[in-house]
Amino acid sequence: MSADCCESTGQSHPARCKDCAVRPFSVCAALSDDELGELQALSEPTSVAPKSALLLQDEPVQNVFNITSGCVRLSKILSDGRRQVIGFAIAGDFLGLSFQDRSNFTAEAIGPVTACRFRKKAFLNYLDTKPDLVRRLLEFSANELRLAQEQLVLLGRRTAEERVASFLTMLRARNSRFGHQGATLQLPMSRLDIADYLGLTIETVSRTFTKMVRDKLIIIVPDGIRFVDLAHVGQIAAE
Amino acid sequence: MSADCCESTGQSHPARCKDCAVRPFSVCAALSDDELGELQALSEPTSVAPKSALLLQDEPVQNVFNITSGCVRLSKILSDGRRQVIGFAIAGDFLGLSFQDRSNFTAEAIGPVTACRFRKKAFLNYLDTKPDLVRRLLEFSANELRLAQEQLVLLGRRTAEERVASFLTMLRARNSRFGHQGATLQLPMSRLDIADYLGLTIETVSRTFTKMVRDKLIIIVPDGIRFVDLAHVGQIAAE
DNA sequence: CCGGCTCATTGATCTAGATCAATGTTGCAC
DNA sequence: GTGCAACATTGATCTAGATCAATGAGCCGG
Repeated sequence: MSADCCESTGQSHPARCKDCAVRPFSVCAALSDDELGELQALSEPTSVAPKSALLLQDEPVQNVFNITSGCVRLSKILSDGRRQVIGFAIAGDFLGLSFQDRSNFTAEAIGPVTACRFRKKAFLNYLDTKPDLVRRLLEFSANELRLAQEQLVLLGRRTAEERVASFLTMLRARNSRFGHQGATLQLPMSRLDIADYLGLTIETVSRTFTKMVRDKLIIIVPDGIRFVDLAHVGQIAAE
Repeated sequence: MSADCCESTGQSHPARCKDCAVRPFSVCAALSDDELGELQALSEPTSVAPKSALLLQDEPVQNVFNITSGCVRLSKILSDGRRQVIGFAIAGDFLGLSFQDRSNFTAEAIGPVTACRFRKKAFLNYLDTKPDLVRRLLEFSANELRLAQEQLVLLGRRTAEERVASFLTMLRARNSRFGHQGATLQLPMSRLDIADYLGLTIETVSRTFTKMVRDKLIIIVPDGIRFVDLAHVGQIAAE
């Protein structure tokens, strides 16, 4: 299986949470087998079609999600249309727990996505009875905060080439939890998504990829890239 | 009392947590009076001198802090010296709970700062016995994440003038919890701090302030600014 | 196999903000 | 009061990346 941010796990909707391939990486790992049964009763396995939304910016949050496969784009839009992609959620990530009535961002499936869906209210009620789950969510939230803070440095202080190199390195690192460690990196998102994530334009992203190819750092393959000089890419990303 | 991000509350080190002016805005609000006594036993009231550090990037985290007065600058530095300020912590904010051994950023007092200090280990142990406190920390973390995500949009997609206007508006909004709602806004941080927070240079920040003065949006006063056309500043900040 | 999508690349030019360089301003040590 | 150190402003110039404008390259649907 190729290294991919967002491909199907092939086990998206197991009969029971107990058998879920994503469990060890997700918030569910905080629960015992018995508790998992309780959670399962609240969960609704869901398939999300490409381009459809799980959450809409400024709209009430009805559901929260545990992503089990695929890649979800999180973005914020200004009223004049400028867009900032604030992240990509993949299998194991948890979506929607902001303690605000309305969502601060839009979450859209890039390709096919599967997720465990919970009614927000029911999930919050269950949360009140499970301190370990709250603790696990706190760790997830702190980790997301750490990633966002790294992204602040990237957007505030890094060059276009550093941004692209960081992006590729970061995606590869996130895939490693699924054992995808090859030199090939699938990029399920478009150049526009990458540009809006990195605070650049689509042209600058394209030119930067081209330059990295010219410099023999990567080669471009259908729907992704292949690392040629991973160490050097990592070095550009580190600074 | 003037509107200030970071002035002393005048009640920085009350004899007991029960009497702490900051309590309703801090994580401590999750605890009953009795529990507050337990927490107090773990806490060490601390004065931090201007320019000294509470946390150091990449260094082990020994303590966590509940800020009671003053303004703390949170920043990340790249190995070639480029700096990004990722936030300012003020009274009521909680610092250091990242669940990582080493700090992801440096936290330094800008002016005099007071804080309740806890040994990280002791605090984590106490946390395990107090689900309500974990829940409160989760809400704090989710809120910080929301702020960081707003900052991603600012750094990725906004113009210099929009960044400065947002900054002023945001500072004013944060002060509101302390009842500081006047037209005057104290700016305890330097132009360099502001520039590094907004992903700009010191010159661009200075020029943008000057332009806003010329446009009769603000006037510059010692250690701060005064809003002349608050509505218009807010409008620039909103877009 | 063609026509018309959408997405990506490449080139020419422009510009917001960076950089380089003085010049002001403030405050404090003596 | 004077001198100097830190911070802030202002001006001149430069440049990384944006914008404007074609041109490719896949990819269905018929």
